[in-house]
Amino acid sequence: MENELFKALADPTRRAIFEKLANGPLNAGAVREGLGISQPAASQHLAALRKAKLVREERRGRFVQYEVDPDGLALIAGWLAKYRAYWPARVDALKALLKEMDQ
Amino acid sequence: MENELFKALADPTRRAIFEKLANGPLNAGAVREGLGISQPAASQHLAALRKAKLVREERRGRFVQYEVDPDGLALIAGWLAKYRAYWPARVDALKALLKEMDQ
DNA sequence: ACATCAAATAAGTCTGTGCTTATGTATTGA
DNA sequence: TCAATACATAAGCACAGACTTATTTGATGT
Repeated sequence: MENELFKALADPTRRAIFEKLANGPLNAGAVREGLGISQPAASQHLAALRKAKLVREERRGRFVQYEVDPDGLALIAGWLAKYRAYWPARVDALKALLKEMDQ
Repeated sequence: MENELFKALADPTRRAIFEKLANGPLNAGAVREGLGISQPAASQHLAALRKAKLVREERRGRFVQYEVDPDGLALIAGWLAKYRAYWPARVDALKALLKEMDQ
């Protein structure tokens, strides 16, 4: 489960798909655009992301809309939290990042 | 770089090694214990974790001590922060934590 | 210098996985 | 009902990567 999550993120194409979906929901076909892969390849990547709870699907007639599933992100946040003892060294960098994101 | 990070975490044995090191520094030999893998396998995993900035090494005579490198964790935190729109409650918790650390 | 020990690297094998083309499954509208 | 569209699944191929044994590198102590 945690394994599916990290395995899903290990592939750069899947991370690219995830980032696209983070900007808003897309149909499976739209996800594929600009990635230079076949339709089945995109479908397989989406299946892997679904298994990892990083995205979820929603039928819209003939189309299938995909969107970010917060569950996967929460799992990563949970994993990361286990090691927060090691964060202090990087607190400043993190703060800068969060501040930057506020704008 | 971000790729090395997620690829490193995609392997369960490497995550196990990382968790062991999160409890405190260990020599390469000690890392291997209980994992049921050969010495070279452990060495290769440690090399992958090093490349991902998840661990760092320190020569101690004939031994090499490994410990968690906060850089890798910070990279994950940074990646995760990009998607904070999908987990508002948790980012607030992180911000609170950072604020708390200021004192 | 040499034997010993810790760890890294080399080389080869075998499994996993990301891709492709071909085909199947839903859903829509004529 | 039938053709067209959107996506998923099947099957096979080629490469990546996790393991092994064998060897090399580096450090210590006699």
